[in-house]
Amino acid sequence: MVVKEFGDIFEVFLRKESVFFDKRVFQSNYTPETIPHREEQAKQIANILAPALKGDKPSNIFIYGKTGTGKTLTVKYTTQKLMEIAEREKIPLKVLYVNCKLKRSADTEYRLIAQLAAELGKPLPPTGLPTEEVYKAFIRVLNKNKQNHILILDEIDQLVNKTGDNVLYNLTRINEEQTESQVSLIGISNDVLFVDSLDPRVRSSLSEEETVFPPYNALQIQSILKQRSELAFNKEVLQPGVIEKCAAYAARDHGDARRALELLRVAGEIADRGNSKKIMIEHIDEAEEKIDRDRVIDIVTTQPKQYQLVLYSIISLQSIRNNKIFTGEVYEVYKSLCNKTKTYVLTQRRISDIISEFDMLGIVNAKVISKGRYGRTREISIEIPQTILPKTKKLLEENIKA
DNA sequence: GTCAATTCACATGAAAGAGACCACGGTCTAGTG
DNA sequence: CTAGACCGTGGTCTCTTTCATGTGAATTGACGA
Repeated sequence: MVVKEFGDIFEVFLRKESVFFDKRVFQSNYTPETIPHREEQAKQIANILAPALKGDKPSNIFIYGKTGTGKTLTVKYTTQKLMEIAEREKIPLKVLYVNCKLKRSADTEYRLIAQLAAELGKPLPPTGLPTEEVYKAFIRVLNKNKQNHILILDEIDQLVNKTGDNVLYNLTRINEEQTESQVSLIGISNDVLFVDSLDPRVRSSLSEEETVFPPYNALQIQSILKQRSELAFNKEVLQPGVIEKCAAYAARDHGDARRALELLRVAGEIADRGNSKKIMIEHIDEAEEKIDRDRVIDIVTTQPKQYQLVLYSIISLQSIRNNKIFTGEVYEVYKSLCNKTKTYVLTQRRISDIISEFDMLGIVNAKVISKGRYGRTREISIEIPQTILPKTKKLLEENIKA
């Protein structure tokens, strides 16, 4: 019985018409043939990197711009083109790309260097060695290769925030210590103010060249969406106005093209599931809500237990009080909750940090205010949309009990 | 009424500890010739 | 004699605690008009 049903599901799925022609176009690692509205930046980067083809060391580049402005894509694209030529001409050159934000991969000094060494063909244990050893190993492979290296450090601000800037200092200094191979750095950051927080020595050597990626405006996002959707969807699938609406959503918060593409993709999936042959404007609204919902639920359920307890405290406080909540109150509720569930109680100091982490995640809004004589605290309110709140609360309840 | 001092309730920082990982080198053990 | 099991040491990483210091405006209280 069950098997038969399953068979049906697959059968139906196979026969079903989809609005998608090639879904891969929407994957985040997809590199299109051309990158609209970024010709300027691509050219600039190419010019800076070009000396590498003659065996010289290109200047270090620092790139910044908000999320979803095509930084990573453009850099990957240009370096890819560069490599094609280098390979054809047999020029020794190597491009290494590392995303510093990926947990457990490159978000500490040790792991970053280990990751780089691994990319060069020298895998290192994930922990256990002195950091100095890792540097030595890295430099050894570097020297063995005897070629120019271009090092792309994506989301570099995350790394520096966590571990300080002496990683970058060490990396920029590698060239001085050895002459067999040269290393150029490309730093990519979402945070525009990031450079200012760096040590002046690091700053001057890291940003020998700078490139800014401005946000896309609504029209540019539209043309990006059009370009992709022609490849991704079957013909005549898009109802007029859909792209415009998508673009408008994305342009509303700082021109994030990635968000716009995701919105369009999810809208397509919803249309598919509803057996609609076209993507309607309503699907966009639905998609936006689904993305919100998935994000919240994902964050909430993957959080450690202590975090869930804190969040639950905040939510239940808000449902009684309906507005401003303060750290102290959250802590009180949290403590009694811990007693009830027989959980180890953390200090208020830690809870304070946890709350501000939720703030960073966009789950709550926590603003530091001063109540004058009555002290200084965070004013907390929940940012979870009303429609999802009950479900979130229930999920938390289940998780806490377990 | 005005103004500076006080005071509250935390925020924010720094340092350090606990416990989970892990690599490495040395020692012990058992199996092999 | 040698491979593998089994320590102890020393390292990283994450999550916390402890201790210390900072802070913005309502309140207080002294002062002068």
